[in-house]
Amino acid sequence: MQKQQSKVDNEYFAARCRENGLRITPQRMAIYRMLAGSRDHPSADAVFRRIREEFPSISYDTVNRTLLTFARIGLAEIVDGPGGPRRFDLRTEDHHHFHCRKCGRIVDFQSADYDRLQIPSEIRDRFTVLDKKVVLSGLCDRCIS
Amino acid sequence: MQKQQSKVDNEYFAARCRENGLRITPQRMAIYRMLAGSRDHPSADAVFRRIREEFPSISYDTVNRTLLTFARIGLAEIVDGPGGPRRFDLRTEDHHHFHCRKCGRIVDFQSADYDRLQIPSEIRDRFTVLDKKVVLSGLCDRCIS
DNA sequence: GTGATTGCAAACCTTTTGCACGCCA
DNA sequence: TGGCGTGCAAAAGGTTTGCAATCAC
Repeated sequence: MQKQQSKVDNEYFAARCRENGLRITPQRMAIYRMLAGSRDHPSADAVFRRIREEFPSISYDTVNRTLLTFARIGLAEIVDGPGGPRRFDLRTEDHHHFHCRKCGRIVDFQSADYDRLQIPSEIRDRFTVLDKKVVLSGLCDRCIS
Repeated sequence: MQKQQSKVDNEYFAARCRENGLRITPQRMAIYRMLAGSRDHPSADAVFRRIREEFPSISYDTVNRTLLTFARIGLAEIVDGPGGPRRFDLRTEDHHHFHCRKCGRIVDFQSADYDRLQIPSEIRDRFTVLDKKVVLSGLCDRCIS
């Protein structure tokens, strides 16, 4: 019984695959649905272990390679974190992160103020900026001892 | 010939060690100085390779463990990035990051506007926020093809 | 002196690669 | 049918751990 979020959008998924010349396979669909139903920025391994319950023949590789492919075509994003395993998220509307230094949990939040931030011209003139995110870090409620 | 930044501050280093019950060893001093002289958020391996030129007997472990120790006592910080090797930086005044998605380069910049950002109450009430950073990502000048 | 720190080596975990088979378009 | 995608297995890369010897205090 998967907790599904309303984010799942098979049309959108299929369109993105087609426009990038990617075939629509059962593995890719399962991985997309699993990501859409996860709120916790899972690693490739976490996605693999969850998917295997409903798709036992899938391999870790396929999961990992598919997640990288999704990131490459902009369907998913690689979440910034303090090293360690790469973690993934579905690319969605603007959101920001709070990151717990102790347990590694990442919590999303929205902020209209943060969304309105301008890019400094020093950066805008030199680089192509594709994303803007505020990252707060500290200790989460579970970790304050 | 090391390019040293003015950040090196042996007094500060020694004080931080002492107040945390850490001994001041030649290895730790060399690692601190190397970090202070690096502008590029090096990984443990990068610090190790650079230090070995002037301190050939040092081991990778010592470098890695020392960097983690520095991060724990707040002398250095672990830089957020898209997975892969952990990267370190000296903890300094407020600064923000631009991160190149292609080559992984991380460029620091300052912004008074960004420094003035408030923490949303939704987060401030639940968590202990220790740091706040704006992370821009995209393509750097060298990678725009 | 003595307990923290180091260096070494092995273990561990995650990611990447090469290849043959199978399946989607 | 053709070629992309998958699964498997091995390699590579980075981090962590246990332990004996060493060094800072």
